[in-house]
Amino acid sequence: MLTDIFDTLLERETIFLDREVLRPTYTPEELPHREREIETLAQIFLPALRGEAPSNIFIYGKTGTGKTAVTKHVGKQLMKKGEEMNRNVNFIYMNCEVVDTHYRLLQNIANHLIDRWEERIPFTGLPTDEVYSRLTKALDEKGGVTIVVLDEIDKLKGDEALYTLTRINSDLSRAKVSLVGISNDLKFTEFLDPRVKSSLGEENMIFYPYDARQLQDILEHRAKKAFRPGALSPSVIPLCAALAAQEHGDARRALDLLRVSAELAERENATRVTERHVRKALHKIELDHVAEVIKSLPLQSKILLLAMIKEEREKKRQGLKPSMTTGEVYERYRQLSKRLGVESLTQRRIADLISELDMLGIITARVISKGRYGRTREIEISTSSREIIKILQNDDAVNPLIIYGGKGQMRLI
DNA sequence: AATCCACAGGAAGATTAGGATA
DNA sequence: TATCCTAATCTTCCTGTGGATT
Repeated sequence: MLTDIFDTLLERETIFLDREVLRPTYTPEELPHREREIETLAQIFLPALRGEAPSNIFIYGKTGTGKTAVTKHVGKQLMKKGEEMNRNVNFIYMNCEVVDTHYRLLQNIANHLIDRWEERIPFTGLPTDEVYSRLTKALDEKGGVTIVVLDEIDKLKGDEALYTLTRINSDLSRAKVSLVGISNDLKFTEFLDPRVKSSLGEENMIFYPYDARQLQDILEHRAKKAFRPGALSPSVIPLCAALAAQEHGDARRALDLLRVSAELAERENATRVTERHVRKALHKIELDHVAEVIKSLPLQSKILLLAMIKEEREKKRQGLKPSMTTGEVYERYRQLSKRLGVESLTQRRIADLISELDMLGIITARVISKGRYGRTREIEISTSSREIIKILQNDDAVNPLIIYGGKGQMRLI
């Protein structure tokens, strides 16, 4: 019986209670160690409850410092209070990575305010200033105070969208708009239109990274909801917190690490998550990350990477050090690209691509001098070449260069 | 001390791709 | 739809250089 299958599977569910709690999309009820930020933001929003427009705010902070969570949290509370007090307060959240053009921004804000389906603004077809006048009309009909949050504001293309929004209040008679800009790029405002800059930056907030101790609290907090009691061995949370704090104090990273650790444990049918799972998870996350990077590399860099692997293997076969020079790699690269029927780039360009791969951390390349025998870079592959090949095997543009050598071995050419 | 290898890496111009604009 | 603009790529040409060898 089908139900029996699921019963036994559910029976085996010994680790998670609710894994959603650990996902990045989850907005928690409480935000430990952000009490001060919450209060400051609430102070700034407060005038909205008296029907006045709050100052525009600009919020900075690295990823995973709670900017979005705090803003959404305070916004939610504000809406709640507004309802209680019978005040007309709107709170609109928008992620500029998704909504990244002038038109789409205005359109989306307007559609948040328009209830009737037939009046909604289509995502194409209207001139931008028509969308703007419909937006002002919608705002005025709604009245009251509207707070618009622009998350990842640095992803917005062009700054006329911001310019329009910062001066929208002068075209409104009954309503008021306040803006909240969120960015993880501190330099973002530097090359912004000065008028926008001063108007948006009426208030500034900075979110500092969490330290290990704080991350630990956050993890414990979430773990209570996410896991069955006793599913974690005691050292797991401190370890996750310490590892994430070493990076950038990124809470998202810490939560990811915890979730992946638990998923690995679950997959092994283990009854509890141990330190070993965390180490494994760290490795897996790292690997997934480089896999993403390698997949998104331009074709020429992929060929170059395979050329390096081939050269490295050749070196090893001859019992030499697995490091190579620019010239050697370039020769291999010429061979491989010819075999693929792809135009080869010049050595100058390849030298730059080598630097890029170095910066991405896939290889290490440092300049050395071999005296009489010239100056070059010493290149070493710092990611498992077996993993790289595994990834590129699924890439139709370069996998003609990879052949199966039996026993799970992959050979090149 | 002088030489010279095998490139590094800067400058400038050409080519290309994507996006905005008329 | 044509064309114009811009940013990213890529080439060509170049000067510079650490240190083993002579």
